Amino acid sequence: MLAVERRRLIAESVRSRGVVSVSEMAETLGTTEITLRRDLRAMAKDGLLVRTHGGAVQPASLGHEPSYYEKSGQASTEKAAIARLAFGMIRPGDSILLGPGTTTLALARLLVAFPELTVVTNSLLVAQALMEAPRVEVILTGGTLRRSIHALVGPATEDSVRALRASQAFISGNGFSAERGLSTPSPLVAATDRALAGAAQQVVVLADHTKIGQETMCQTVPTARIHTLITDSKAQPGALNAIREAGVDVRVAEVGKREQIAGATA
Amino acid sequence: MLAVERRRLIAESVRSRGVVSVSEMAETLGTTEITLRRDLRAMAKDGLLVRTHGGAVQPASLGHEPSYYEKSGQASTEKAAIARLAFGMIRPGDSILLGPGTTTLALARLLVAFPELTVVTNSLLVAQALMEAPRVEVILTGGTLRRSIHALVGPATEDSVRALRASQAFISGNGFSAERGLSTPSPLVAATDRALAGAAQQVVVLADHTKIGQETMCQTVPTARIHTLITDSKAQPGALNAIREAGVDVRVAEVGKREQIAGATA
DNA sequence: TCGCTATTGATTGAAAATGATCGATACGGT
DNA sequence: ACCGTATCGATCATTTTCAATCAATAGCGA
Repeated sequence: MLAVERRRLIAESVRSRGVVSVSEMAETLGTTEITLRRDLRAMAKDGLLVRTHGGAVQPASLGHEPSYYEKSGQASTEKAAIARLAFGMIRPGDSILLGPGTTTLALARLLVAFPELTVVTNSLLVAQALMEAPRVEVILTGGTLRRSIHALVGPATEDSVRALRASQAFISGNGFSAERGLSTPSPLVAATDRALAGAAQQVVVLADHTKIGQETMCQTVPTARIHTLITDSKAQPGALNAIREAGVDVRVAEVGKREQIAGATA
Repeated sequence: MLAVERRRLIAESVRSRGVVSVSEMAETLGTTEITLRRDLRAMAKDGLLVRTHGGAVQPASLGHEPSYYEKSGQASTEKAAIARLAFGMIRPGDSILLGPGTTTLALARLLVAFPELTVVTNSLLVAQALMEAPRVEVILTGGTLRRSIHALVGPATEDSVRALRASQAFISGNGFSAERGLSTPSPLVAATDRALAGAAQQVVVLADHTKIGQETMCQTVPTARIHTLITDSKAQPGALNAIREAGVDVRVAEVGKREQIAGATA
């Protein structure tokens, strides 16, 4: 196992669980505690985690809750623009799938006044947002709660998604490139996203410019399976063109444009 | 278990419950009272809590979390007492089912520092409360969102519950009498509650005094299927006796009694 | 092939955390 | 006010974890 690989796993573990123990990680990674301590020491110097006796914890600066709301803060105007463009693709009477993520959450918030719609989601935040939408039928997939993203993942989620069929799936991720398609750091989340994509006739990826051209550990959906990408105008044109040439319908949301929304809601 | 992890659990517990006892925490965290005392002393020095005999309380400065306790509304002290009694029935390593309702929600809030537990629920509020419980694995059933009770119901919920088996189910309802058993106004909710009860070896009903002797439209679980009823001391003795004679183990929570928590040990 | 370097594993003494015992103290019931 | 019980604090022993130094291995270039 490569050192970078190991450290990425450590970082992932810290991010998802908040704490890691030296002995436990040494066992799961199949290495010695000495090496683990060295890794932790190096990562602590870079501020990725805080060393404690027997392990390490997430630095307070990116603790659980803050990280998520912080994330929803960054590039929020772009996310809102992307959500508005996606909103224009939804028709009354549709059944759609919404994955976890701040962008899909922004889309869910636009649906409060939608006339007739069925939404399947594995995100608790999306479900919560749609609590306010009286005419939207909300179906939550089952599954194991993953705290870091406020969503349900795992085999149970995949099973319940497999039983469904929707016209469109709106999903997100941590990176999107022409070669790797949509990707995310966690294998569990990746498998779940893949199931969501598999249940829809049309797969729409919502990804702001910070994700375009990025590649993270686990591929969730290959580019060939993705019909539409909605991103914002700050995305690298090069990466965008490569994606376009791979056969994806790329749409760029202009920050500030509102007319997409006019018809259905207001 | 890491020291930091332990202290974080203590902090969570203090924050959500307002008070912790040394003996109880030592039991649930699987450590000795000496260590707990040391933790409490250190945390008291940092102002995270105030030391008392046998435990610690929340510092006045951090006062009540907004709307945490008060929000439960009517009969909230009774509900809390019922929840504490139910808490004593849960053992580390258990798998339990939690239905929707404010009383089961109160129980969920007591579980923030529980050492090892799997909770299956169809209530979004319960899932949200357990977001703070890092050592509790939360499994949400799938299903259609019913807004009025913030819970998932319907055939999908029943299917996903059927695939599971738990040691105990803690469920609630709108009425409970010896003849009709547990009942609720909605057939959909009733069917879901019935599925929950069917997946557990032991069915525990949490019902405050306002529900005892009441009968509403749809029976969820017949009396014969219910092993234990936990209610409060304001319940009508007559109705309670009838239930007891029907073979249900009736336990009455005394408002204000806190040693029931220590009863988790006994 | 040789030697260099980076990474990993082992050993050891120090430090920290935990657990146990014991005398002192506070609380609750009578 | 009294006494029994439970809790507390302090000290010591034990276990675990840590950091530093040294040895071994693999990769790399000359």
